[in-house]
Amino acid sequence: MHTRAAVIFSIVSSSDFLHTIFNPSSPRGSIGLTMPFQQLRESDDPIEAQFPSHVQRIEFEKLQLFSAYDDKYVEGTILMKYPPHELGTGEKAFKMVLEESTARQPMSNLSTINTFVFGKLVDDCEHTLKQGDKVVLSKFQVTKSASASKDGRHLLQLELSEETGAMVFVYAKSVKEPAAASNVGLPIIERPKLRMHDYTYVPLNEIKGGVTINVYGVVKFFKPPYPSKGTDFCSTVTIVDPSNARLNCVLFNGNADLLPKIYKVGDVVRFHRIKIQEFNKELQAINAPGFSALTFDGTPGAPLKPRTTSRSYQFTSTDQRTVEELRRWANADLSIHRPTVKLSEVKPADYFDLTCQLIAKAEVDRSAVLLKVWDGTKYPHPLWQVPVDENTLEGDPADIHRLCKLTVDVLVYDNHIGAANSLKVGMYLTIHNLHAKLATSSTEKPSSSHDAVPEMEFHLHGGTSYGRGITVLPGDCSDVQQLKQSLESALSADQGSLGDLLRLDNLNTSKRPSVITAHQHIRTTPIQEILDQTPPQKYRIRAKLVNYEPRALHQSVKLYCPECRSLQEVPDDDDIDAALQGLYNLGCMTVDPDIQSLDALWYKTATWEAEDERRRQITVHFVKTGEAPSAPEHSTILVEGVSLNELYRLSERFGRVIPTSSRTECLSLNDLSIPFLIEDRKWHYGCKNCSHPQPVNALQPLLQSGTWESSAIAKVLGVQLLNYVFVMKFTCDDGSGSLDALLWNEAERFFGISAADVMIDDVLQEKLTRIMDTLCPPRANPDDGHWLECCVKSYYAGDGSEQKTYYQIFDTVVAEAEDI
DNA sequence: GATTAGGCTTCG
Repeated sequence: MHTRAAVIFSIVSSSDFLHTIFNPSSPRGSIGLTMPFQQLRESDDPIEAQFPSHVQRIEFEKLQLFSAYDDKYVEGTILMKYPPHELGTGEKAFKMVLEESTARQPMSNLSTINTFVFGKLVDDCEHTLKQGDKVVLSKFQVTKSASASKDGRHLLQLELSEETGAMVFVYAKSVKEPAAASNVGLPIIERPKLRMHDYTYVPLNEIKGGVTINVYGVVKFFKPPYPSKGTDFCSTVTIVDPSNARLNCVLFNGNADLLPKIYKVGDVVRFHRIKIQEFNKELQAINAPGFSALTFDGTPGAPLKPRTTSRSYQFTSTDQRTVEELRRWANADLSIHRPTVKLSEVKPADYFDLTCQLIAKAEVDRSAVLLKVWDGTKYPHPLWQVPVDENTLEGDPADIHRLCKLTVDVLVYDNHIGAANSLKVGMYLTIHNLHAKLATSSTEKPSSSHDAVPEMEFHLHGGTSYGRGITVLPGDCSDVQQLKQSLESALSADQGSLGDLLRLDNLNTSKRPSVITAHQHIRTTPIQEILDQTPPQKYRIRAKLVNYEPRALHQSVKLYCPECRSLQEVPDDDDIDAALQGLYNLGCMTVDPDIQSLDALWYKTATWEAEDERRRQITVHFVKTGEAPSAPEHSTILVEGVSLNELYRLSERFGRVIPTSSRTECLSLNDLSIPFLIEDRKWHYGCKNCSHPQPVNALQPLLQSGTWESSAIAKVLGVQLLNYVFVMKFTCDDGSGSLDALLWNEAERFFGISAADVMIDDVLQEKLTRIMDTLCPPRANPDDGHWLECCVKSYYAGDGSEQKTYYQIFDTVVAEAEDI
């Protein structure tokens, strides 16, 4: 195999080298990773050129409710602009109609779209924007148009406020001010100033009907978002505040993500733009256009980090005080607090909220999904086990096995099936209003008919009464932090029995390649959780390898300098050939007879003419070793004037070949673009940055010591050896999420195969390919892949302003497979 | 301009 592919593409500083190899601007850096983020240029370019390249225009007709449009902008001409009006909240809003001049079907209802601008953004652009202006909008929110059936426009509408981080760009050519006239054709950027908008919040006891307002409150009751019978998701939330009033809120959105992210009773919410109306002689709230919600953990003193999908939001010191005050008030009020129930404390006939981790799931039939979950505590009495074919269980069999004593089977019915199906193994959940129920009739189960204690069943019944539903919790929320502690202590408490199981599992799988971490005692972390957290962190993951790059394995071998920590490509044959030819052209291949005689003390020299037309002279200096001449495969030769082919042939016959030249007054090494030593067919390179080549005479002391290892040769010749390393990108997926981790193997070995050996051994290359095919079967369903365990650390890297999160596999021993 | 749901336990 001609693996010596590619020129040196980069020698970079240690902190940046990992980043640089993924930088597509590097000539040879295309390992197939994502483009780095590009900054906005301050230039006279058209608007589209000012966005980072991944920000792209989206046509009106392609807008959808459920998508995030952070990386998209729309472009249109203002067809109509309505005067601004004041909402009950005191903020302004105005409506305009945009027409997409480039629409494919200009007359269709998709070519015009209603657009609403809220809050301080109104003041910023109300006077600048004119009918006929061409505008570009980004960071908008897409909601359903309430008037599409009447006005015949787009079924969706755009909403812009500082809460979406919205930006409005307008082409200046239609701006009439003289100052702007000189900038004809250039875009003026209108974006929200840093000026704060004064929001007012109405105490719940002062709420009146018919107005749109903002409120703060503590969640007294809620239904997590669920699909309504109409077209939207619905969430009902009852909030209370110290005024002792309560407000029922009915919130709809086509995108469940835009509904408040409430995890439990006691959470504090801030709603902007809810409309108060009367229903059943009571006031209720419904979300108004521009609705947005912030949700906070209700624990006093907890971080004031709101849960929201908004990119930006206003949150002042007054807001901070309000949240903290509500937290304190609610915590003193027992009626708001609900006790958390652990599995170990469950009583028959309880309805309770269970915060847990999903271990496995299976579709039982059309009306039920089985979830196997645990919370780290053990239910002390017999548990009902849902009979299910193990093959239909989604989840890691090893985990299912080893945690079987700690997991409970939950059956999820009817309208919750969709939510259950979208769950991924490893996720953290709260199952709201879970029903603990003793087995109905023991007569159906003869085996337990004499058992005094009937089995406990867990059901999430159909419907949404009492807030029944499933909430997925992010890894960083406080309840999950507590849960994780519980899970960890359960694991360590049960280590004896679990350890036995683990060992058994290892025996069963020892015939397959496995990736074993050096940190078996650390629990595994779901990938989604890792993605949610900020680096630097270290984790142990258990995931499937769904892809790796580069696919051509020889491309994964690089040269690494342990001194300056640079990484470079292995020179390919063409490069070496060219470098060798360059040496002849410099005319440095004529052997100086003086040097010959001078150095002849420690080597014998032979010269002959090559059979090419240039009558090139080839010189070989045979290094003398002791009295008896050693066999060629154990001897060292210094060669001059050789071609690449001759270098190959000589290196196959002689143990050590050192290419040299005598262009200077003493025999010396060549440029480090070619190997300085070929030892047992392994081509050794030196670092151009860190080497200080010495005359070849420096080898003489080795004659006495008799140590001819590559490291010793490198040392006396002043060469900093480059190590062969594997650099690969592993895409790991554990069901909860997927991450790209860099496998960078400083120890040079990977599945017991050294990177240096793989360069010269076809059998090893095939072996490695087979291993990778087993770990990540080509053309197979990703689910067929192999579970791996590895340690991953996250870190920030990047150039200057653009820092990105990267992941690297570390401390992971990649064990040799027995039968591969 | 306003459908969904408008808290209030399944029945497996």
